[in-house]
Amino acid sequence: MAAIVDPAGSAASDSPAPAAPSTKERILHAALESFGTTGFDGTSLDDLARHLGIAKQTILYHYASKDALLAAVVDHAAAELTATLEEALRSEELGWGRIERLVRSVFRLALRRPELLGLLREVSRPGSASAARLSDHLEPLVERARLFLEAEMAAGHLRSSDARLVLLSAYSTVVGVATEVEVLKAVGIEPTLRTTAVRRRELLRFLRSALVAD
Amino acid sequence: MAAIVDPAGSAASDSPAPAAPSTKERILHAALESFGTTGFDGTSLDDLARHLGIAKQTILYHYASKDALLAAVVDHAAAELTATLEEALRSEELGWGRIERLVRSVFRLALRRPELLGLLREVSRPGSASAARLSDHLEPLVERARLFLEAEMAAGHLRSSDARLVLLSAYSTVVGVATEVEVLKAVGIEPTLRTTAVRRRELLRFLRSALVAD
DNA sequence: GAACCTCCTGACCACATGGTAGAGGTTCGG
DNA sequence: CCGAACCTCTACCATGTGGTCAGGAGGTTC
Repeated sequence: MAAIVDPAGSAASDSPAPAAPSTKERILHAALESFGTTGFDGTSLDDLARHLGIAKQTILYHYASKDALLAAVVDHAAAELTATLEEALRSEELGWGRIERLVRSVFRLALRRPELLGLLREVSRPGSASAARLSDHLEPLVERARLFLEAEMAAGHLRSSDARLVLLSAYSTVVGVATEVEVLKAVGIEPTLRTTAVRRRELLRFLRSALVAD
Repeated sequence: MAAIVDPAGSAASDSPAPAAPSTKERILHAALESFGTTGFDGTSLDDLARHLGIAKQTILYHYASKDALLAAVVDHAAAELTATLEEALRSEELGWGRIERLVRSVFRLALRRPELLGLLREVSRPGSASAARLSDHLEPLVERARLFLEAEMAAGHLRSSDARLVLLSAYSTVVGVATEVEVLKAVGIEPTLRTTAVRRRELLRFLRSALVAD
């Protein structure tokens, strides 16, 4: 529908100049942060604007509505996620090594940008309208991962099992790591690098036991 | 949507009168359902009342405020959760068998009352005020589980590892099973009994590999 | 200097929200 | 029959919400 006119700012292709982010970008990032932690319903445009030190109407100038903003946020998050995974998948490594590399990169992301995975969790709520949008973005990636796993299984590099369910378990675990900080605290653990490393090791062990033929 | 009527089929209870639930109870259950799926912020008292066919003010008569309602819902959910776990823990079985029994009962719960685990997820959002309330309720249970695991480790029945992190992983998995239906669909799987069974098997395999000395 | 553009803002609006006040209505003991 | 506690309702309110409108500041073009 209302395709946001891309304001000439598509020049941000090559030079990684640390240029001051445009207002539009600042809004996007703040919204991602807030949607990913406080939730969509829990975030008001007024709060967002106040936090950014701008007028709410400025948000609505750049994004036609709150829903449009969410859509943009989802698009951005999907792109970022895809980039992370693509990078990890670039290696031509096969078998277990590739999986391990992938898991490590996602855990790094979970640690650095927990709100990004928080957004996943938020958006994938049952009945969410943006769920479809997100999965449209991620579907090819998932498909690719699935085909890779299945090919590896067929080739005998990995043990046969339901690739999609394995992916799902890995997903749950990583998102859990990023979003269940409160639970962590409740169990009496302060989230540290170490605990994350342990959980990563656990996931790897699980994947290994599920996928690697002994 | 209908059939809020709990079958009350707790296995070993002596035929409690299936009395029509009081308005207060109906409110509590509807709120649990809605908070656990649509979220707290996403649930308005008006919607809730309309859905129940009562006036909003009736809700506010029984529960002083929306927050008070949430508190009551959290209390109720914690009680239900505790009851489920307690029942599974009643057996004097030791070692792996007990763990397996526990996992099975929780999966059963995840299948039957996904909104209950959805509420967990909702409430354990970073910064949630009710997180503390929930963990107050569940803390003794967690502690008990931890001590059990550690004792079993010390006794050599289970392999040594960080009991709390194992618990956390199990938690993530189960809550994921209950709440990530949209993700499941996005990956191209319709949630069925079978997929749940597979994921339960996976969790058990993981726990086994983490806990059982080969 | 005028016309035009992009970016941003203050003033304002319709409406949904959580919450209050008060008026019945029902039930039950005295 | 009376009152009292309990429950539910209609009517209303203050505030916060997403969103509209008109316009201003700064720059570029002719």
